[in-house]
Amino acid sequence: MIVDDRVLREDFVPSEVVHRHDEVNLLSESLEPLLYGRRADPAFCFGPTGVGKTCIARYTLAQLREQEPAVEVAYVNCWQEYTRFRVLYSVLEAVGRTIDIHRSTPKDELFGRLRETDDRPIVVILDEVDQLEETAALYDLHRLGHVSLVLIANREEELFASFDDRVRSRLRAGTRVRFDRYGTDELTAILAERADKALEPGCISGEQLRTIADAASGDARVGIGILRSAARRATQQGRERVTDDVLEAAIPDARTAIRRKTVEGLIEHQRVLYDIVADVGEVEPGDLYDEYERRVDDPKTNRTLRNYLTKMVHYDLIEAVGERRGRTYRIIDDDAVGRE
DNA sequence: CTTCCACAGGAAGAAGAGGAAA
DNA sequence: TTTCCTCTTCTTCCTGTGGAAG
Repeated sequence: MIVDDRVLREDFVPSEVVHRHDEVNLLSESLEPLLYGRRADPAFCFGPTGVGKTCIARYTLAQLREQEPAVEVAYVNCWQEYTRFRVLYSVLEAVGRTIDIHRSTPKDELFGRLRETDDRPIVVILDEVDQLEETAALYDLHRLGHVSLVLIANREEELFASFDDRVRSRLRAGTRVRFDRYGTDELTAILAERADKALEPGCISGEQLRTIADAASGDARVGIGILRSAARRATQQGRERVTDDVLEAAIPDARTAIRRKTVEGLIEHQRVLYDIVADVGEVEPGDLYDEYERRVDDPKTNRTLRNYLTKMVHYDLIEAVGERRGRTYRIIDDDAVGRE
């Protein structure tokens, strides 16, 4: 039933975009200087999750490279690469200059190395850039004359609030590309496009695609996840096509699958914390720490737990309600996911 | 109103890891 | 091998805030 599995993966970049032509045009316009051997001003993509920011950025740069193959593109996801070192390293890796660089190479040397690679222009896409903990990396990259930046984040105000003054003033100029949530029709069209490429003809109906689009409430990532999971389930059960009950079962899958993946990425102590919050549902910090110490042999300190918790809040695994005294942590309820 | 308490989160540095150089 | 270097992670210490208790 599944003809081409790659099309349903998260990092798939389609060769045609559906419903985002204005955004593509705006972004490629801002990158135009690169065609004339000049550097482009920083470009920003803002919008909630699952609206195609990453996809459009990659797509636009793929297009650019067709016109100007000398341009190197480095894609860095700041969820994983959140230190100055890791960002610089990822960029070097993307342009193939990481030979003889190891984890204790001084950051300044990484920067120096990057400065030497100015024979070709580099476009650095920093995805989820609001997760970056050391904005010095932005400052570094901006200082390099052959590096153009494409920054992807949820909200402009929050992003700029996290910058220090030096970075903020430098990045104030630049193109903003804003992405709105997909409507059900748009998302249905996107899903139809993917289903067409990924699945055998006729194994999912337009009505079913619409159901998926509806359940995903504007989030293409979730929508595609549901489609993928429905197709897999149907295949496992040896069906010719996606039936309505298979689809029904696949809908909750997609969101929990994303969460499960994140939980698996947690280290042991973080998972204990997560489990406690999951067990209790809602818990006050003091009780949480006590319970944690009860469950673990060799407990980390309080301060470390607080770091873990903020990280987990960032990951959208748990939610912190209230500030300071009287704050509680709780599991995010699925109904609340999807609104911003 | 003042003092106390619970909590968040910044800063600095100690500990540990692992590769390079000697 | 040992020593050195720098990274990351965790801890220690500390400040600020706002509700509760006195």
